Formats: sequence, structure tokens, C-alpha cells
Amino acid sequence: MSRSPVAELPMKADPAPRGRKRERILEAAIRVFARRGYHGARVSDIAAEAGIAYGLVYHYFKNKDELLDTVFEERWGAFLEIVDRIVAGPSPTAEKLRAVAALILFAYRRQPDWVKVLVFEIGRTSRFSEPEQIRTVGRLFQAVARIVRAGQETGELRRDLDAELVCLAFVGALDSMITSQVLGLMQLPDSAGDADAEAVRTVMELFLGGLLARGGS
Amino acid sequence: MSRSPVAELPMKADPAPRGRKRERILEAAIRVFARRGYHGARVSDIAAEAGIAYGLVYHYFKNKDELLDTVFEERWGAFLEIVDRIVAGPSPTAEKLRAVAALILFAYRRQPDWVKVLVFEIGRTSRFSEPEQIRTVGRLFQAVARIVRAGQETGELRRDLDAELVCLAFVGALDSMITSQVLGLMQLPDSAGDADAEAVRTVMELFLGGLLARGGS
Amino acid sequence: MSRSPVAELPMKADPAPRGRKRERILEAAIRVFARRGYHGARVSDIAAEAGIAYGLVYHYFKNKDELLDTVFEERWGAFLEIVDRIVAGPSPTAEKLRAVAALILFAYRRQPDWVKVLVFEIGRTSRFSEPEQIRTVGRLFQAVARIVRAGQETGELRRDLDAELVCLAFVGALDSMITSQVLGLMQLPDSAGDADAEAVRTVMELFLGGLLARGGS
Amino acid sequence: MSRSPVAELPMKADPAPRGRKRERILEAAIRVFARRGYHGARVSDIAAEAGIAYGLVYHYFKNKDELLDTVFEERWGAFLEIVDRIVAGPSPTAEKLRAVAALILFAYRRQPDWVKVLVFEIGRTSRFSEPEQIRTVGRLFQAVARIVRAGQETGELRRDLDAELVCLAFVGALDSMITSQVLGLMQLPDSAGDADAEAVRTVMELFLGGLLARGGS
DNA sequence: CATGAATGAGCGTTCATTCAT
DNA sequence: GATGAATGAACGCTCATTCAT
Repeated sequence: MSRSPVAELPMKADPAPRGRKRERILEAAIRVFARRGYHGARVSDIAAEAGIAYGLVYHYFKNKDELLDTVFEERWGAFLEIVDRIVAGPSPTAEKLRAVAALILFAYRRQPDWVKVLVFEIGRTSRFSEPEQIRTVGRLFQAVARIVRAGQETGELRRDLDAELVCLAFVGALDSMITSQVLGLMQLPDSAGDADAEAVRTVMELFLGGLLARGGS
Repeated sequence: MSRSPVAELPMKADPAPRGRKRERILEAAIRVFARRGYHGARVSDIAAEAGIAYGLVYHYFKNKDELLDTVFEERWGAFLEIVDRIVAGPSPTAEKLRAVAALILFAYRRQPDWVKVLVFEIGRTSRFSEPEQIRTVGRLFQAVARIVRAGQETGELRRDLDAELVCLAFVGALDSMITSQVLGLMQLPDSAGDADAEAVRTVMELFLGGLLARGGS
Repeated sequence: MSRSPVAELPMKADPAPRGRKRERILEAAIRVFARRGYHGARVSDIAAEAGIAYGLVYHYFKNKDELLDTVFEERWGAFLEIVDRIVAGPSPTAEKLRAVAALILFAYRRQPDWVKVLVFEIGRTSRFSEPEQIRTVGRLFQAVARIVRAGQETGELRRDLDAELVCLAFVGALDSMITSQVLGLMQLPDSAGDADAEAVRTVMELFLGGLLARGGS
Repeated sequence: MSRSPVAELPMKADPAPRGRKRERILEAAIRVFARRGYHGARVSDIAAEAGIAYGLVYHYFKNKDELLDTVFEERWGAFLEIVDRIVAGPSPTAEKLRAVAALILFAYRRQPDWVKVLVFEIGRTSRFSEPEQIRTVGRLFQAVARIVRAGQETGELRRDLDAELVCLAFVGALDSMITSQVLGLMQLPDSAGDADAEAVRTVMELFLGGLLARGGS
């Protein structure tokens, strides 16, 4: 059996060594954005966090905006590659959806700062409204939509629901859960064990089987 | 048959008349926040939009922050009252959930600026993380959770899923759809007719019956 | 006998009283620009010199550039009005030219800071190259050119020289002398008495009668 | 008959070959200063224009200031040598003055960038006020003054005018004309032919013979 | 000689907030 | 209540200069 795709999402790696200043700046930016938000983050904070001189940030990046854009594009790109691999894989539709759900819901544990930035600063600022960013985020929806459409074609999934709307609901549900995690609100019954796993189970049961009680019981 | 709860959400009303300066400032604030975001909105912009001197804003509100908070609390409170009435009503569980979904999904049409502010500036800034705001938003989840729990008790809904998680998924799905509307991305098959209604139908089918194709039917 | 036009150029007036902040800022700007040059002048220097708060400068002027432009336009306009009155007056051509020469050469005594700014920051920065500023300065040449052309028509002045070139030479000569004054280089034989008057006499003798020794003497 | 001194002013020469980095930097500096002004010119712009790494500029020059100073001294020195040769030559006074006028007025054609820098960045910044630069520029005045004084002694020129003031006027007139050229304002009647030659003729007629119409002719 | 990464002081500008009228 | 002049802390950005390689 192959490794779970979740495992491909790298853990917070060792900090970039001296000499790879550009990486250090990006990593510092994520930490500071996570801590104070984009607007609250001063460029000088980021430089201090990265342990480099103020002006060097402007050697590597045009301005503060480009820092956030770059963080977004590079990390999001890496994330999408994993999603694409899930989509292209051989698993049945339900398994693919479960893998995506797990990938997203486990992400916070692995890269909490990056997920915070994603949740609070990217999906949610008006600056996000710019077409390019929308398109980039849209690629996640496209990937999930491909899973759903394939499932509809094979007959695994019902065909009377619009795939795009289903995707919106699915990703929205996951987003909501991850936001709840970030805010520290997720108080799960099973918190002793594994809250994330419970969340994955719930979302899959819900989306696959629905809420309604089945006659048999 | 009683009026749909959706109809209780007021349409963009006539602007407050001269003399009711406080109302005019709040309405102006919503428009400016919607247009430029909270950070991009200058107090002077809001005053200009309201047609008053900008020092006057500080007569009615302690500071810019309080403007956003007040907007949030007053409008959100009105919204919650409708939700609470749905919760307390006599309809079956499925109908209550449908009513909530419709209320949320139709809101953008009725109060686009307010919904934009809600979507971009409130659920999503790090400032939102403050406990009080979380609690306020949490009231929506509590209301929906009460519907779900009641349904589980009556046997209408299955009991093996945690009500809180179900709520998160449900509200998240709706949030995702409304965001998609705000961004102008919702391209529905049925766009000639009523995209919102189609969204409501999909989300209800999905959450009640699930995605899986049913063998027999 | 009427007052000399030179006398119309106001002496450094009393500083603008409190309350006329805009004027105070402009006057302070001239002093600071004269002392440190446009680039060397910090906005905070100007505010301090004017005795007002930093940000107030931006209440009255869009930015530092607009300060220099405003200084230039307002003062230069006042100067041109005097020149225009000389042009329109009844004096013979030679007297008009002498009046202009005196106006310019005496200006430094009356408004040394303003003349310094004019000499170093306006006629001479590349930013001056912008069409609008050129046109404004050009109005001085136009005024002098009108005197010359009128003199050529009445037969007072020779007609074989292009009026525009004559103007350039005339104004250039005066500019050179005033610059020399500003730099503190003018070491005149008559320095005990009135160097400026001697400069006026020389420039008029030169331009009217030429350098060549006349046979008769 | 000897070559005109004007011809000694070298045309824009071939760019310095690779390897003569110092020369290339100076030439690049002149071009960039001409294009953007001293303050607008970044050291990196100059290095890019010269095709070298910008750290190298600091091998050859102490700092940006020294670049301008060096440009000024070297080129100005070459220019002064020509002037000195005119002064020392055997021509009559009037011819010497005409030669100086021609040298200056034709310079823009031969070295437009250098003349732009001279006009806008050297005679005219407050930094120019430093004694050393004043002295250097003063050497031009001294040279012209020697011509004038010699003419007064031989009786060619009238003696009732102060030689220094005459020089100021003469050089100022030429400066004004050349500035007008640089700004693209010189609109001469004879523009089809040779505007510069017409300027030389006018300035000489003016300074030698004066503006006044002569009765007899 | 040559490179360009690294440094950091310095400055223009914004804008929320206060307050005299 | 109403106005908008006045205040000043805060921060992004530039760019001359240094220095390790």
C-alpha cells in the first residue's frame, strides 16, 4: 500500500540555512503574517524575524505585497500538486474525496502558520478579489470538480446535482472546519483521540450518505 | 401559509433621512467598507459618503473600530432574530434547515454591500479572532446546532454524527456559495432562471441525501 | 514723479500671523529651500520653521512638490505683474529696459531667500524642464520681448537683431549678475556705495551702446 | 588661416572600449545625469549604462558626488584649455570674444549630454555653491575678463565699464542662449539655416555695438 | 579587478484622532 | 450638535555605501 497523500504535505521544515536568505524571508513572512495579520505585520518585523537587514527584503521582493503573493503562489502550488496527484490516482471516487478532505483537515497540524495566513489573509481580504488570485484558488475547485464529475460518469455519484455547486459545498465545509480549528473552537467529543480524523469521518459520511436517518434503523 | 422567513430580511431600505445622522453614518460605512475594505476605508470617506463632516463620526462612535463592530452587531443581531424564529418554529427539521439555507443564500441579493462586508471584513480578518466576535458569530452555529440536535432527537436525522461538526459543514458550505456569489463566480446551469434557488436545492439534497448514487431507484 | 516700479516689489514682509497657516508654511518653505535646497529640505524642517505640526503641511498641500510649485507660481505671478506694468507704461524703451534690469537686480536685496530659491531650485533643476514651468518663466521673456519689439517699431532700437535673441541675452546677463550676487561673488569697485546701481548702469550701457570704443573720444 | 577653435571641442567620441572601465563609467554618468538629473540618477543606473557591476563604481570613485565632480573637472578643464588658447592667441579683441561665444554656443551640438549636465546640474545646484566649484567656474570668467581688460588697454573697448561686470553679462547671455537650446525653445527666424551662427552674430553685434539705433545710418 | 548581496539611515506620506470654535 | 483645522505616530520604501567572495 502506498503512502497516504497527506504525508506528502511537508511538516514545518528546518528553517532555511544562512545563505538562503530568500527562503528565510518567506518563512519569516509567514510566521509574522500568521501572528499579526498582513496589515499588522511591519516589514521590519519580518526582517527581524528572518534575522536579516531591513533593506534586504527589497532586494528579493518588490514590496510587501509581493511577499504575500509569493508566499501564496509557491505554497499553494505545492499544495495543488498533491491534490492533482490524488485526482489522477486510481482510487475510487469516495476515496479521492476522503483523501482531499484529510489533506486539508490535517494541514493545520503540519503547517499551522501557513494555514492561518491562508485562512485569514488570502481567502478573505478584498485584495484577494483580484482575478489572478481567484483563478489560482479556483484550481482547487477545478481539481475537486474533476473528481466529482468522474464519479458521476462512472455512476458512483448521483448525477442530478451540479458538480460545481457540490464542490463549493465540499470545500466550504472543509474551510469552515479548518477555520474553526485555527480559532481554537473545535471542541470535539473525541478530543482525547484524534479530532481531525473525526472531522474527516463526519464530513465524508455527511457528503456521501446525507443527514437523513435511513429507514432501517 | 405563512410568509417565508427570507422575506423578513429587509431589502436595502431608503437611506436614513437627514437628522438621523447615526444611521446615515452606519449605512455609509457599510457601503464604503464594501467598496474598499475596512483598511482601505478612510473615516473621511465614510463621512463624505454620509454627507457629514468627519469630526462628527467621533460624536457617535468612539473610533473606526467601533463603527465596524456596531455595524456588525446591529445587522447581525437582526439576522439572528430571523434565524431564531426559524429555529423556534413548528416546521420539520428539513424545512428549518432549508429555510436557513435560503435565508443565507438570498441575503446577497437583498443586501449586497452588507454581505460583502460580512464575507470579507468580518469572518476573515485577524481582528475577528477576538473572543467577543467569535461568540457573536457562534450564535449562528448554536442556532443551527439546535435544529440539528432536535432533529436527531426526533429521529429525523441520524445520530452518529456530531451536531457541531455537521453545523460547521453546513454553514461552511453556505458561506462558500455566498462568497462565490460575491466574487461573481457562480456560473450556474440554471442561470437564466434562479441561481440562488438552485443553490438551495443542491445544498439541501446534498446534506440530506448525500452524494452517493442509490442503487435501487 | 511716480514711484519707481522697483519699490513695488515688497520687502520681506512681517511673517504671516497665526491663523494664516498656509502663508506661514509657504514662507517657511522659501526659507528652508533657500537654506538647504529643495532636495535637502525635509518637510519636517519646513513644518518646524513654520511652527506647525508635521501633518498640517499635507492639509494645505498635496505633497512637497506642490509646495515648490505653489511658491513659484504665486511669487512669480506677483513679480510678473510688476513687469507687465513696466511694459505697459509710457516710458521710452530705454527706460523700460532699465526698469526691468533694476527690478531684477534689486530683487535679491528685498527678498534674498526667494531669489535664492528662484536661482537655484527653479530655473535650474531638471524638474523645471516641465512644459508648464517653462511657459511660466517664458512669460518674462515675452514681456521683455514686447519692450524690444516696440522699440524696434518706434525706431529707438535697431531692427537687424532678432528680438527673442536679444531678450535671451538681456535676461541671461541679469540672471548671471544676480547669481553672482547670491553666491557672494560680486566684488564691485564701488562696493562701498551701491553695487546694484553700478550693475544696472553697466548692463544698460552695454546693451544700449555696446562695448566698442567710439571713435570721437 | 588656423583651424577654428570651435573645432577643437571634440565631438562625442567613440565609447571607451572595454577595459577602460573608468572612462566608461564617466561617460555613462554623463548620459544618465543628462537624462534623469543628478538626484534622479541612481548609481546602479550609471553602472548599468556602463555595462558593469555597480560595486565597481566604488573602485574608481569615492562616491556618487565624486563622480559628478570628476566629470565636471575633467571636461571643464578640457574646455578651459581651449578658452585659454583663444585668450593667448593673436586675434583682435572682438575676434577673441566671438570665438568664445561660438565655442560655447556650438558646444551643445557637439556634446549635448555634457552640456545638459553643465546647465542643469552644475551651475545650478546649491551644491555648486561650494568654494572649489565656484573657483573652477570662475576660471572661465577670468579668461574672458583678461580678453576684455586687454581690449580696454589697447583702446579697442571702452574703459568706463567694469570688466568683471561685462564678463558676467557676456557669459550670462551665452548661458541663457544655450539653456534655451537645451530646453528646445530656440525658435529662430533662420532656423532653416544655422541657428547657432545667428545666435553668435546677434550676441556679438549686441555686445560690441549695442542696441540703440545709430542716427546716421 | 569584479560582483552583487547585504546594510540601514533617512524621508515622504497617510490617516485616525483630538479639539477649538 | 457640527465643523474641519491641527496633531503626530507609524510605516513603506529608496538607495548610497560597504564588504565578503
